[in-house]
Amino acid sequence: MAKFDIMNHSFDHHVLNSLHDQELPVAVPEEQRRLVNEMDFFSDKNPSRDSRNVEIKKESVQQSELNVNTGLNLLTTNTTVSDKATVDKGGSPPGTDKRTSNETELNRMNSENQRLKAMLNQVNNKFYTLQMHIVTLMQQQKNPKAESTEETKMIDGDLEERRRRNVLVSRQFMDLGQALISDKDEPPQSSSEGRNRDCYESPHYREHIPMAAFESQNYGNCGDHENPAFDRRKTDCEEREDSPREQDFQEWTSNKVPKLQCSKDFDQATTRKARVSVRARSEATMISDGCQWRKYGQKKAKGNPCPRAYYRCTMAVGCPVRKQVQRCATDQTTVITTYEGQHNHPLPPAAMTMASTTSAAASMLLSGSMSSADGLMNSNALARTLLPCSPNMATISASAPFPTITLDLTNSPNPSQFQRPQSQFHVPFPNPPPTFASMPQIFGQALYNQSESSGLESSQEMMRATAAITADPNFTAALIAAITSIIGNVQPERNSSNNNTIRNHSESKMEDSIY
DNA sequence: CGATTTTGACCAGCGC
DNA sequence: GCGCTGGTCAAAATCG
Repeated sequence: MAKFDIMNHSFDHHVLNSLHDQELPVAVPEEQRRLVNEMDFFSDKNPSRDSRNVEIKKESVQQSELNVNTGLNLLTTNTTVSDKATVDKGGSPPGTDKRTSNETELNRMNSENQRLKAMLNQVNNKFYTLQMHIVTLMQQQKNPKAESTEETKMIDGDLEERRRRNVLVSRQFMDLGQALISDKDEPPQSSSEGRNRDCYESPHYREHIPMAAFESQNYGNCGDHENPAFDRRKTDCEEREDSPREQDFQEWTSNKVPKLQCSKDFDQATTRKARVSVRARSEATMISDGCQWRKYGQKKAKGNPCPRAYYRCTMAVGCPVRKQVQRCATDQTTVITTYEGQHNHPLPPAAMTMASTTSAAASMLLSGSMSSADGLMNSNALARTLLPCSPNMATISASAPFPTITLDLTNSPNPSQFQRPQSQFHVPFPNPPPTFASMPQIFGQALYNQSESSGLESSQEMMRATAAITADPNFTAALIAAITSIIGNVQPERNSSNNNTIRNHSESKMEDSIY
């Protein structure tokens, strides 16, 4: 356990660093109009954050680390650029040429800044993936007795798989395409055992890894890839303008019902697209996830007096991501946001957390379904593994039309459940809330429990559940990031008024129409 | 005037 | 086959 604590120590540090990376003042274009009446879960301007000075200091520290690690002398703040520009301007003659030169220089530095920021994110992503890998390996070494068991063989297999996938995962900057991969265009698999691995290991799988945003370098482009998923998007992108409505509809329909035929029950369990639902208390219209959405419909759902609003991502043409926002019927202070699909474009840092969370959760959900010979695994068991301290925090529904994982953030875990002194954690954030520091422990404990807990030890199902989770390092990371962002930065009931201080027309209009 | 929202209509899936 | 429901479309309305 001590070993694991040590790992958690650094785990916390890097998870939080990773979180913090998303707060770096990247020059995200301001044209990404934000719905300011949203419950701003992932805002990088959250007023609840403590003093900016501390953050700046933290950035400096992290910057130093990064410079050491990468050898890059990154310009991580726009302030640096603008300061330099100011100095240049102040010391230069008022000539137009000089000003143009300064502006050119400023533009150049800005673009370089953006590029380096992207690299920084990528490096951190890779670093974190490796870190998770190490944690898992050490976990593996810690439980040698389990190595002879069949279940552990499966986990070993997953580790092997993950080793191979590490390269791939590290290439996935923003588009965590595993769910996409696993739920689309997979070759038929007759064997139910190990089919998940087979699917991942197959050349087909490797051929169809979604290209990372950095490889394409075509922000906003529909992509020029061999990946059928991208091809589909490309087609969608290119033909949207002139294709008949029927075809468009069928594209989306086929997207929703991918052809996946590993086996009959497998087919039933996985051909439906995974959804990630987030429940949170908020008086605001909807939570802010950093993405840009356009409302395309509203419908009154059965059994709920509150209408459901349908949004699609408009950050890139042809982005297949949709989300539904609806108030809970029983508790109208709760907003339920359901995400579906994978972004086919790079996301701003503020959007990465939620996107990664939903993507990884969907991936976990689908890989979990695939790894169970009985189809979908016991959802409650998986939820308990995910969040043993708060079994109601994550629930998985296999009975819904689409497999859905629900992250219930309306009740934060009880800090008293975690006896660990806070000083044991290296928390670079100022005044972290207790739950903030505890979150990584939740997952660490969940993984540790997989072999220690008597309740789980004998359960092959739980081993499968754990394997599914460990096979997806992104999930825990992203989930931690998202939940800690929310718990750490937002007190919905208290902050809702703050978040609502600025309202624009569309929000109030939408709020009026929905609520 | 372009972008976005609204809203009624349409379509597919599902259960009976 | 029929009705119900969820999801989407697209013309009209609205806004900045």
